[in-house]
Amino acid sequence: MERRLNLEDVGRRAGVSRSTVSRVVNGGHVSSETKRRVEAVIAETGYRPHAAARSLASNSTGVIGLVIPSAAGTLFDDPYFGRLILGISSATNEVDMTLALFLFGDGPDERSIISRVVTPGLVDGVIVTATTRGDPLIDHMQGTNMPFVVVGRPDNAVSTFCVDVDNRAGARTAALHLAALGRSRPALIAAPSNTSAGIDRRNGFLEGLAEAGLSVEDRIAEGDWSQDSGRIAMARLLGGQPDSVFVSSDRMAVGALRAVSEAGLNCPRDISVVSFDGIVPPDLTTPRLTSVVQPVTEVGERAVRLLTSVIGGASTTPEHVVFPTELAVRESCGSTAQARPGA
Amino acid sequence: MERRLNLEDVGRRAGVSRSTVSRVVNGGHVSSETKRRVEAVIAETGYRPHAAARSLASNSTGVIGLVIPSAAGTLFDDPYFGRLILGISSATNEVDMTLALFLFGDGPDERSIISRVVTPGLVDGVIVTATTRGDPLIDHMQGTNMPFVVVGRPDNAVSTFCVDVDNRAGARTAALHLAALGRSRPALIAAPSNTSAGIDRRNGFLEGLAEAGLSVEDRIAEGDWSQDSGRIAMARLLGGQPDSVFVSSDRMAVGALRAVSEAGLNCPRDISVVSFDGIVPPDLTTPRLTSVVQPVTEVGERAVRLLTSVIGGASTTPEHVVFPTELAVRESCGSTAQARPGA
DNA sequence: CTGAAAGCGCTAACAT
DNA sequence: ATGTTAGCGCTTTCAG
Repeated sequence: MERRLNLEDVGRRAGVSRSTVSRVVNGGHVSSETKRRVEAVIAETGYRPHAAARSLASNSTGVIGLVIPSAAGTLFDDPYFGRLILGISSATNEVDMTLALFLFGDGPDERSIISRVVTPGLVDGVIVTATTRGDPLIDHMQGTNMPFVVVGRPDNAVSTFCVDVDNRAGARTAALHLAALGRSRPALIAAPSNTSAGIDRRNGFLEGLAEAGLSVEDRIAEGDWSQDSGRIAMARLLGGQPDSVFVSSDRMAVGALRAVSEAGLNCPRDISVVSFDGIVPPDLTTPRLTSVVQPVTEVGERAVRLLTSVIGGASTTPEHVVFPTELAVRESCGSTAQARPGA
Repeated sequence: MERRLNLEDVGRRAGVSRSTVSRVVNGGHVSSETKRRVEAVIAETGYRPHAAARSLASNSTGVIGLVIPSAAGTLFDDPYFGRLILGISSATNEVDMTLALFLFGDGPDERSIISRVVTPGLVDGVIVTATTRGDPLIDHMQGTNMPFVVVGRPDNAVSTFCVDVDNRAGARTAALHLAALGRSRPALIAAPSNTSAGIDRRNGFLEGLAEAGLSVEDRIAEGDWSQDSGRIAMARLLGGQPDSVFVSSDRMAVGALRAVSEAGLNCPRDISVVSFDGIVPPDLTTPRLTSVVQPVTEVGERAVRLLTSVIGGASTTPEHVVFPTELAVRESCGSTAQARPGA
């Protein structure tokens, strides 16, 4: 197989030096005549610069890593990560960078993969998501000088760049909505309390309830994000005769809805449900789910933009971007109102 | 910020040359005494080899690309891709390689992304999936000397490495099962006919029907993989009074089930449904879906193993790996049998 | 505006 | 078993 073309070869064919070719490739200053000639050679030869060589010389790889720890099998059953990846991918495409995906469960090789992420000369920076409280990954990243931003709200948020949605405000809105509907025995299906989203949604909901003079008392359960955990939690909660429930994620809400109908009850008549995510297609459930919508794709895009600015040195002091959520009112809450902005 | 450590530095501290350090890092022959000393220095300094430098010198990057064209927003609503990525990711982790993800819709930048995939020195090889018939991507790949394997069955399969599931045999089994159940007015909700899976499942089903002396006549519709398209197709098909239907994917089947109940009919009593994928959690639907299960994760793992062997030059003549499927019998088909092997 | 030359950090002959 | 040397293909001063 014939040797790959390099800058030197292209230069020779165009009658210029390799530096000149490099300049036309990278948009340096070149006379328009030379430029034309060089570009012609590039077009006819199909020359493409060698990525590794370029990375080595320029000390920049053009790839950003996306790290998702504890990628349990169930991870991708939730549309959340797909959407996030879509947002991140489209943003990296836009800035002409490549996306490297680091998924790992907690096998024995976890450490080795973590260290692969910070291998010099592999990626320019990384986006970390789906971390849990006290996740060693973030501490580890802080110990390196690899630029990174986290999607979510890490423990020590003050010292890291991060982009998140306002889980707390969104959940508070849900509580207020339920209260406004006249429901007085609210229940809560929380998300794992070792995640920032789980904590914030729980606190926000309780806060909203308190403002309305309500309380969950013992009508509270915790799911693990899975649909089935939502069903189980709801089944248990039903014993407390709630007239409404805030479920911390759409997927768990689908399970909760199922538990409600399995118990022979009707949603929204007997029990009003509001969930969080706005990610399950409305028509998938009966009744259609009222949900606090979070802009997942935008979060992903923003994370990339923030990261590139950190990499470029433009952003230097830790910055937090927080996206607002929006309450999409549908039938499951028992309101007759149409979907409308909120929160 | 202090300069990064390189091989030379480590060598100096250990009192050896850089080649010796390189040897201990890469497992060459080194006396155990020197090896110990060098490893100590590496451990205490936290030295990590520079990926780009290594790629350049060794002409191998250690990253494999996963290309998913036409990554329409809906792509990730189907658990299929998540599972596939999981399988591919775990296999790349195992062989200590990195996964680069190339997702693209058909924006104007499609071409530029395609060409990024074959950038020299970026990835060692790529896995291509979700292609459609006549997809220019595969032709383009064949025009380069980038190793690649396709997940699915491309047009010109004879000249490419690929791994697929036996869609045809799986669909045939579904037909036979319906026939064995005594259903005589079968219907078909096909998947897009510009995909190999869509074509194979359709043909396999019709083939099985023919063997059983049955026919769909005009009870045939085509969906676009989405749940809603399944619902719409089913609603239309109901006019032909089918007593059974084979839906080419689980997600479309969920929609179909919905259409059945919206029409006031009962599944499986009035209509028996069998679908393909085995990817939707059984408890998500009522009744639970009888489905032809395909081993998505294994397909992903096998694809990277095949690719690495192509990259390594071990596999040189186009090879096709085809996984069998298995019919999981549940309630939606109206059989009382338990889940069992099939296909 | 263009060319020459010096690396980037590593691997891989080739010596010893 | 270990050191020496020559690149890998590119970017980037530095001259001119």
